Amino acid sequence: MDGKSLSQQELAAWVRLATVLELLPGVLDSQLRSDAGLTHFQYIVLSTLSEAPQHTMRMTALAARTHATLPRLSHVAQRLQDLNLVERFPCPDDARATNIRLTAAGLQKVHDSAPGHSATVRHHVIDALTAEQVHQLTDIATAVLRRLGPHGATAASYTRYDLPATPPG
Amino acid sequence: MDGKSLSQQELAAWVRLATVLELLPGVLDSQLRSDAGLTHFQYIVLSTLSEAPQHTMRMTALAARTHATLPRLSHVAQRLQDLNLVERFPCPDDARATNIRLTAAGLQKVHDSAPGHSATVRHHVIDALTAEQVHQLTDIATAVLRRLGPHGATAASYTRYDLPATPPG
DNA sequence: GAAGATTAGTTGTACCTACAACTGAGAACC
DNA sequence: GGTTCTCAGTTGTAGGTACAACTAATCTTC
Repeated sequence: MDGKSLSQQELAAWVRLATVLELLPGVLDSQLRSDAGLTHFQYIVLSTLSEAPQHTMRMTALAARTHATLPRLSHVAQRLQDLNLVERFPCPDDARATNIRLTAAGLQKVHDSAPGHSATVRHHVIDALTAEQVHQLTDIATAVLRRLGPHGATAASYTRYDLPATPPG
Repeated sequence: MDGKSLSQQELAAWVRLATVLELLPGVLDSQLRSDAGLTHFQYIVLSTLSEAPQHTMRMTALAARTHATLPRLSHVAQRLQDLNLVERFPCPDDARATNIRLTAAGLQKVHDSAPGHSATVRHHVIDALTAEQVHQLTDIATAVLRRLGPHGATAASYTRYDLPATPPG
């Protein structure tokens, strides 16, 4: 690593990004909690399942898709199961594996809460930016994700919204 | 709010930003935890105090500066006090208020852990970007912060790194 | 085909955070 | 000058997350 400390411009960018990191998750959580009784991460889990065939995925695949560790997902799945939003059952192909599936109530919950969540994202992020900035943000976040180790790079790479291949050179 | 859902480009930007939100805090926390035994937020608290006159601030002022709620800061201060990194004492000017001050050990801890933290920020964020992108990121984060309610706008506005005034119109 | 290594997932524990309830000190108002 | 309101901070509790330890099934290798 190069020990050089951050310049004025770099520090300004970092301080603002760190502030966004501190505040934005709270805004998302609190909108979803008050409107739907879900955390943002729980919403992501349900929403990801809702896009899967049969509304069913293997725990490991879901963990990778949502960038969660398996223990974390396991705890969250337990909680969502207690709320009757998902159910788990052994995978017929591999006795080690567990499948997790959205219940009817879970699917309904996604449909009910999606518009409010979208509106929050739009209001706090997208509508704050110009179209050009939206494009710049995509590139910037993509560049950062490439540095965030296997989870950021590889996990993001097999998401529906693929990162473009690393340019040669 | 306008109910329009997100376009392809908007969704791409949001998915990537959400992924950064999910992964970056973990990277910061885990570097600081393994190298210094601190969470990122604890580091911010110590670091903010280290820049204050007498290494002392009122709890409320520190909470605003670090974008934390008072209960959150109070718990964290308790923990840092148990670790002998800070101390608290009643404010002489206002018997309701509490001052929090960095101990010698706390100051040492900031000095010891700052370079590693800086290097992590540089490696995962700054060095991933071009100089122009650093500038774009500053503008983008500033724009988002303006939408993040009183905490984002006002709290950020009396930070050392002020947001530029909202342009007229 | 048995021993060891790897993979999938759960569970336990400790810590962190949000939210609500609470204490106690100033301010405002009359 | 006492009642009420607001402000500063702490505490209790419930839920979320990380990390490590664990169980059980599959793969590997000979």
